[in-house]
Amino acid sequence: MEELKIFNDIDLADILKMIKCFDGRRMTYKRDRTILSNVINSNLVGIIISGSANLIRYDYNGNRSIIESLEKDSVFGKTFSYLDNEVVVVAITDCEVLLLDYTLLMNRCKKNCPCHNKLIDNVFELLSQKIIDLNERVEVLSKRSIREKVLSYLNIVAKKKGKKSFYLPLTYTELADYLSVDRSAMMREIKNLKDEGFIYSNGKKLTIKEY
Amino acid sequence: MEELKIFNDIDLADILKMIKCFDGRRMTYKRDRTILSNVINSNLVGIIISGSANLIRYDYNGNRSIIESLEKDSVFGKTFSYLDNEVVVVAITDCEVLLLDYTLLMNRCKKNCPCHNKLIDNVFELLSQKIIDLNERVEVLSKRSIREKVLSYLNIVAKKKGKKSFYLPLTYTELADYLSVDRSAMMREIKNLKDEGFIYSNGKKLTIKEY
DNA sequence: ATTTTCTTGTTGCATTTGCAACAATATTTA
DNA sequence: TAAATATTGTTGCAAATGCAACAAGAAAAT
Repeated sequence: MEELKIFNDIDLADILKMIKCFDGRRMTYKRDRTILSNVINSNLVGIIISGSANLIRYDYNGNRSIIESLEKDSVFGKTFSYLDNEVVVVAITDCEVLLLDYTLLMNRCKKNCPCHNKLIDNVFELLSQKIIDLNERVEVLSKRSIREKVLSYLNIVAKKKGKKSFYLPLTYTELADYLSVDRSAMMREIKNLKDEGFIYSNGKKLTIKEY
Repeated sequence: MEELKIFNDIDLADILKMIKCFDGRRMTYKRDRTILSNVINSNLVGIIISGSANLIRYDYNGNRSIIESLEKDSVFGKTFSYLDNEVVVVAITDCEVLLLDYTLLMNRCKKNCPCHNKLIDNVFELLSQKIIDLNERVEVLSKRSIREKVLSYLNIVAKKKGKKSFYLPLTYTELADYLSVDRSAMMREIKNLKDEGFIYSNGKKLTIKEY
């Protein structure tokens, strides 16, 4: 628990105290289980402890779009979501989640504990990170061709992993969803990129040659 | 100044005190002027007081993408930006901006003034709103055709304005940039939507018939 | 261990989109 | 007010993309 970013620089005693204070519950969910439905109307803040989940929206004609990929340290909930209907958080691997009460978390009591202030600062950091991630997604999506979307995405992954060679953190099917393009068209374009020598790939292992 | 969301529920005396405390400067910029270049390496937080600006990125082959449209109350700066190079904030109308020192703003001093806590809460609210806006943009961009992108965007605007009839808040050229599609292709699709009776439009005045 | 389900890899074809180019309006600047 | 600049509205055409469909391989479930 103490290795979660939200509890960065806070000692265990304070962490436990605050979890109690904010009505915290540590929950476990199996793969494909719904962690939180009706995200907008809940009064919860969730933090992923382990595993991964997706924030998913189903639009009027049943298409799913992955709004966000949530992993360890990701924060989700009420304020952090969405104007529209049908937003659901679904576990994509078995995962553990800490659920806190939003109101209790945000309103500092008269005691004004330093650890609470620190906690808020940490949440702030996490939100900033989320904004960066969303901007990243916007950058990728705003590329005008599949080729550019793929390259843009791969370069972001490479930058994060710190090397030009890595394993895709998503299945190709999920990647197509993330890029919001047709999967077969994406596969075709990845093949072109291979044939033209821009990337090397073997299954999910990828190497970027140049950009 | 006191009507800015960041100063919500804080009295003027405290506002002025804090602005001094955080090394605040109220700046004015003419249309098309650069408000902040090299956003990532600055240590500033900016709040738009009036007018509007764009957070713009120029990619390697010179295409501009509008990362964010900033209006009154929008927060921008360091943490709220971007991993990549060449991010610039540009005034799109004459505008006023409050610049604050990021470090001073975020680190509460020993005095632990209530107004400072409140200010942080307000920034938090604004960041949450920004996340919502970004998710909105992602929703629009993740639509697979120009038609759906346009409809999705128009419906969001209609929802915000609370009516099916409204004036486009962007030029068509800017809208094409926002949707990340070719302008002429977008115009053609808007014409199709008109011909098929989904929307009515006369210049920048638009009415959504159905969805 | 075997069936079932999901993912990957491919292709032909119809449709959509981007590009280039230009005229007609608006809007801004001098 | 005239000239300069930017936006809107259009089109033909080439290129990119989505769709449908299917086979092969991998992973999960029984």
